[in-house]
Amino acid sequence: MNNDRCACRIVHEDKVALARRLALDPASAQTMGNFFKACADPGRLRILHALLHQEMCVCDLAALLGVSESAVSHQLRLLRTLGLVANRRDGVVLYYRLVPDNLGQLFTLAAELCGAAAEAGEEALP
Amino acid sequence: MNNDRCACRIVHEDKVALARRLALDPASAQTMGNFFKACADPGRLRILHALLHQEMCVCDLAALLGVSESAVSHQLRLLRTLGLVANRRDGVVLYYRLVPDNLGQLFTLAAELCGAAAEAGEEALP
DNA sequence: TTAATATATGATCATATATTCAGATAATAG
DNA sequence: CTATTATCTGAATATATGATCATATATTAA
Repeated sequence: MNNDRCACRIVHEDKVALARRLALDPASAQTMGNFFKACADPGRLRILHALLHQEMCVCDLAALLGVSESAVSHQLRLLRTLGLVANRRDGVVLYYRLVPDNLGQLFTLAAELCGAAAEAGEEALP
Repeated sequence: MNNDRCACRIVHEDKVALARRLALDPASAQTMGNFFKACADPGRLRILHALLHQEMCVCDLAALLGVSESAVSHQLRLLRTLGLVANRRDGVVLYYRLVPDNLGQLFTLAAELCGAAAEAGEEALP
């Protein structure tokens, strides 16, 4: 009688087996999780959303969100590390832009899914 | 000279104005953020992904992820609270299923975007 | 060169999260 | 009824995260 950690009360072995074949592997879950984590903070989400329409500098983003430039800079670093944004320098100013091209599509889907106001610009018909 | 907190160095007022009109409002950012937060944990992500294909009970999910049933139960509660999963009881067993219908589509987009292995079942052609 | 501006960075701290453990429910079997 | 199984729940703890502050860097102006 081994004291193994396998009490093994798997109710449906077939389901677990199927899931093992189809479900997300831990590595991909980690990668995708990191992406979703980037979108999980309201501030970062608003940054990404703002960059859907135009490139903006740190100053602009801080003004838009109403937070300190340092805070925005920290958020941007995270987004940069994940490859979600990139910047170009023009003199002293760094302009940030979005890197992925299907982020807008993803946000639209997510907004539908969770009942948030969809992509702005399509609402508020007078 | 007022000691106001408005140093107001908005570099591009036009951009900020445009962003204000188009960008995500704080409330929606919060709502969408909560959804993304649910997908931000690798464990929850794997749960959601597994439920794309079939309903599963707590036991099954715990076995699939290799974690305790209590941990899975806590995660499921969060997902339930957000309306992402629902359950049906069959005797002692609770079967969990996905509620939104476009989650698979969203995951596929996200996987493309961040370079993770896409929807399983479409890979590994022999 | 020095000064000023825009941004980046590191340390710190308060809060949020996830897991574990112990115990509580709910359903069924005997 | 009691025992057992599957799941839920709350408290406690450890870790992760985000904001702030002080300081560092980079670019331009003077």
